[in-house]
Amino acid sequence: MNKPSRIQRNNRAAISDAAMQEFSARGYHGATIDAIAGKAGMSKPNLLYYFRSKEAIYRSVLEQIVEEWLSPLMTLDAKADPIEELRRYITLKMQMSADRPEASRLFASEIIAGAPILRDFLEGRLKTLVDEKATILKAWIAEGKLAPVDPYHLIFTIWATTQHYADFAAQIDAVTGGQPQREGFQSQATQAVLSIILGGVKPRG
Amino acid sequence: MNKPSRIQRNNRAAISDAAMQEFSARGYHGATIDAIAGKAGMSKPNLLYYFRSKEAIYRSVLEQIVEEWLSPLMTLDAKADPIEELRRYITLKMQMSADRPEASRLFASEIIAGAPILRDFLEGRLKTLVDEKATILKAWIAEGKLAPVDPYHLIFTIWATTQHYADFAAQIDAVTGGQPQREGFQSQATQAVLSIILGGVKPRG
DNA sequence: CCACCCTTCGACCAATTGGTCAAAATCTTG
DNA sequence: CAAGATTTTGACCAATTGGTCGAAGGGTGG
Repeated sequence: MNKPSRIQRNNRAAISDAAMQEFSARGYHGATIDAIAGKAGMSKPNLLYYFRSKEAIYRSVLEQIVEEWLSPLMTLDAKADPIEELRRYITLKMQMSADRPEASRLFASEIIAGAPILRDFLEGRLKTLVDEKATILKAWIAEGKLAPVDPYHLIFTIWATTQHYADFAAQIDAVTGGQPQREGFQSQATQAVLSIILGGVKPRG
Repeated sequence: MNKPSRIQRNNRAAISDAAMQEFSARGYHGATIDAIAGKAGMSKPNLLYYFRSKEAIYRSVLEQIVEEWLSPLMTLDAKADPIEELRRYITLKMQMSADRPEASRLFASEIIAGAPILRDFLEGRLKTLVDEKATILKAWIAEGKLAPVDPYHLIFTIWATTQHYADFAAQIDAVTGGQPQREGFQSQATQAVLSIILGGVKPRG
């Protein structure tokens, strides 16, 4: 296996970008190799020269997303201040939803479909990581630094809320009359989410 | 237009049920008329005798969902106790996620895809209703009965969190090692969500 | 029991689409 | 610059699938 040439890296990257958009907007079955190739600026057979099959592209894109997905949670630090750590984590996830909404939506589609490709990842690396961080949360609660809340449900609540701004962007856009386009919406949303969730986990005096 | 016969009602209902499952599990493009017809216990041409096209089935199923979707929010009562009203609303939405997860997932798929069919509904009836309820929330905040939180983001947070348990069931199942199957999971989840969100909106003494 | 209408379906069609192949074009390197 | 390797594509194939059609089956009122 030789190292990939510049042209290989470029083309694979272009295909990945195009595939992310197509899969995210139309779903696995709705996306076509032709459309992805077109968006990536090449012919269909040429795309299939770089990826064995449609499913291979899909797997490849999902793999990238999964890596981005894990990293923010990994940095949750047991030794730091609990509320500040959660604030940082929530802010980071809100940022990711704003910056790469298609990635979030593609991930969501895969899970909604029953995670046929990602099941192993979810039951393996992700579960391990969540178990680990749940232990940290439990310790914080035991020390009285967080209100007593099931740590798994707290994590789910954070995921749900932050990813909602990417996954349901169409709904938010419609209901607010296009607010997300306005300057400042992102930080307002983050403030509101922080206020609700952090308010809900701060220990009551 | 005559009133539908018993056989018409039965078949239409069977088709709707089957379509809900198929569309929810495989997405619009992944579902096939053949599979829906099979699950509904009839042949493809027979199904097309009851619904003009694939899209007609899809629209019909979405319409049903939309009605179920609106009703819980409509009952939010300005005269009742704010915290109790929110508790009731959240509990009801958690119940719906547990009872009809496929409906929630199908709705989510449609929104993720950019709401091509539901855009009018979102910008119309839903926006009107949300605006109305946001006004109630604002009044509660002005009276000091709720912490000062943007009412739209509060509603989004509730939707996000409650629907997450249906939409991301595969992920929750994998990460918790099958907890959702266990007796009591549903009420634990509801308790945790109530505790976080209500804790986050109770005015601080 | 007949005539009519509603229901059901086998056979078929056309369009889409994932994937193959061999040949042409382009690039790299000695 | 020549030779080999890499990249690109037009033409094509087979399977899937949304949808049509005409004929057969079945229930019902007269």
